[in-house]
Amino acid sequence: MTTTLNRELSEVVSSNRLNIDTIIHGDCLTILKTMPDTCIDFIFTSPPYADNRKKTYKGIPTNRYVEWFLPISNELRRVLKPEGSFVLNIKERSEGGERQTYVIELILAMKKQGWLWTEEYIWHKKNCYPGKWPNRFRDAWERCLHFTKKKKFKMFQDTVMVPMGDWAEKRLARLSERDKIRDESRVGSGFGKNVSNWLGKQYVYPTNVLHLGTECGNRGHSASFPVTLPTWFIKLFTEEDDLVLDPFMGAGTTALACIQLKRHYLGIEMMEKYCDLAQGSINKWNERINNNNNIRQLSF
Amino acid sequence: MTTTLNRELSEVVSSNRLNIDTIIHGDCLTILKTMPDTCIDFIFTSPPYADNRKKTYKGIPTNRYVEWFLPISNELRRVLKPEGSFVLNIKERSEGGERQTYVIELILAMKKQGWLWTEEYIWHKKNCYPGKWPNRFRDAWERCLHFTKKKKFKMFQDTVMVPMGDWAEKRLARLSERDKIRDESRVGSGFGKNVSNWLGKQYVYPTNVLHLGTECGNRGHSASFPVTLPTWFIKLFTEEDDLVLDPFMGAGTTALACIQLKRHYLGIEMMEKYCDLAQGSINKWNERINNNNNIRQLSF
DNA sequence: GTTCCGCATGAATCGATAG
DNA sequence: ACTATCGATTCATGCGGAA
Repeated sequence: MTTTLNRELSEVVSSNRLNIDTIIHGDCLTILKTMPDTCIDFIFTSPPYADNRKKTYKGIPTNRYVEWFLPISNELRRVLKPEGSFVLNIKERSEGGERQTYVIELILAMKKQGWLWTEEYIWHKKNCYPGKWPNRFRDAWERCLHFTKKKKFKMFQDTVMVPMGDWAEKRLARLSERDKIRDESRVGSGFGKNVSNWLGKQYVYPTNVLHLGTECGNRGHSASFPVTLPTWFIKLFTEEDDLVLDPFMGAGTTALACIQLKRHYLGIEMMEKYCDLAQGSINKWNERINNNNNIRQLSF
Repeated sequence: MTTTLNRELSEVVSSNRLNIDTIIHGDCLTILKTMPDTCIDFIFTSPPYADNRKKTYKGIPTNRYVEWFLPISNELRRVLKPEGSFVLNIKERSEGGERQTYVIELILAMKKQGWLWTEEYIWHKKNCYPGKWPNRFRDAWERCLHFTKKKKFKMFQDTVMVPMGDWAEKRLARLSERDKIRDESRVGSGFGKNVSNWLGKQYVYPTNVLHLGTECGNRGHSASFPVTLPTWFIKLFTEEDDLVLDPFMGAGTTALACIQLKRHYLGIEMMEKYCDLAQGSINKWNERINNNNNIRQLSF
C-alpha cells in the first residue's frame, strides 16, 4: 500500500475498534453500530432503491423506505467527522405512472434528524438505456444528494476543475446549421486554427451537473454507477489518506475509486456474492498496479 | 392569424367566458377564478421563486410559499382539460448554506391536492450564473415538474426527436484529458469527418434532460427562461390550435413560443410593465412574420 | 460580407459590515 | 445576538464595433 495512516486514524485502528481497507460482510446497521464516533471523512453510497416487486431479493417497499433508512443515516451521522460530507446517490423510479416520492420525503426526514441538505448534484447519464414509454422518455439523471453536519466542511474545489468552456460544444453553439455544412468543406484550414485557440485555456470550476456515462463494460457484474462518480466526489471532499465509507458497497466501485486515489476505504455489504466480487476487483486492480511497478523498475 | 379555433374552443370564446391570444393584466388567482372549467390544453409557467429578502419587489417568503401556491394550483387543475399537462419550471435557491425545501414540499402538497407527479425533467443551463463559494459550485440546473390529472394524457413524442448521438458530447465522453490534447494535432482529419456524419443521421427520442442556455445579453428585456424551453414542452404536449396558459407570463416567452408553433395562448401577468413588454415582443414577432410573408410573395 | 475582439449581463451566493 | 444590505467573485453568451 502506498497509503499511510495519519496519527488519528492509526490510533483507532490499532485499538481494534475499526477495520480499514476491507469489505465487511454483514448488515449495514449492525456493523455501523460497532464503529466509533467521528472516524469517517467521507461517505459515498448508492443504497438499494425502493421496489415493491416482491420477487426482488431485498427490495425495500416504497412506503417503508424512509423508516428503514433513517436509523442508518443516523448512524452515518454519528460516525462521520464534523467536517465530513455524505453523498447519497439515489433516484426514484416511476410507479403507476407517477414518480415515487420517498426520496424527497427522505430529504425532509434527514433534515429533521440533524443533517444539513447542502446541495443536490445532478448526475447526467450520457449514454443511458434507450427506451420509450407512452408517458415518459428515458430517465437520464440521478440525484447525488449532498448532506453535511455543519455549514463549514472540507471541500477541495481545485481538484475537480475542468477545461474552460466545452470547446466542441462551444464551437457548435455558435455555428448555425448552414455553417456546420459549410465548415465541412474547409476542414484543415479555418477550423483547425480555431480549435488550437481554445486549447491551453484556463481551467474553470465545474457546476453541480456532472456529465458521466454509465459504465458500459459489463464484466460479469453490473455496478450501479461508474467509478468516475465516486471518484469525482472523493477528490472533492477528501485528501489523501482520508477514510471513505460506503455502507452499501455492492460491486466495490467506491473502494476501487479510493485505491486509485490513495484514500483508505471501508465497505459494508450484506450479500456475500457481492463481497467476493468487490474483493476480486480490488485484487485485480492491485495486481495490475504491482505489475506496472515491476515493469517500471525493469525499464530503468 | 394562421391559427384557427376548433369547435370546442370556439364555443367558449364566443360565449365571452374566455379570452384567448391575449395577455390579461391582473392577479393570477383572481383571473383564474373567472375562467371556465377544463378549457386549457396545456399549462407552462415559471412562477416567482421564493425569496426572503425584503427588498425584492414581491418575493414570496420561503415558509409561506406552499400555502401561497396551493390555491393557484387548485384553479390550474380546474381549468385544465382531463388529458392536459402542467409543467412547472422552478428551482430553489440556497439559503444559510442549505437548499430550500419548499419546492419538494410543494410536490407533496400538490399530490394531496389531486395532481399526479408524472415526471421531473431537468433543464441543464449551459450558461449558468458565475460565482465561486467555499461550499458549492455554480447552480446549473432547474426543475421542470410535470403534473397531470390522469395517468393517460396527451403526449406527442415524435415531435421532439433529436439527431442520434450528439457527436461532440459522445466524443468528449470518450476522450480522456490527454486524448483531448492529442486531438489538437490531428484536427482537420477526423474532426470534419464527424461533422459530415451528423447529417443524414437517424432521429431518436430525447431523454428527460434538456440542454439549453439561458438567454442573457442585450435584447432590451430579460426573460428568465429561453423560448426553446416552453417550445419543447408545447410541441410535446399539444397540437396545433390548442390553448396554452401561462399564469405568470412575465416577459411573454411562453406566448411567443405559442405563436411560433401556431398554438393559442392566454397569459396572466400582474405587473403592467411586463404586460407591455410581452405585448411588445409579440407585436414585433408578428410584424416580422408579415414582412417575411411579403418578401416571399415578392420573390415568387 | 466575414471574422475577431471587447463588453455588458444574468432566477447566484457568501461573508463582511452596518443597524 | 440577530437581521438587512452590499461588495466580491465568476463564466457562457450575444451584441456591436473594428479590422
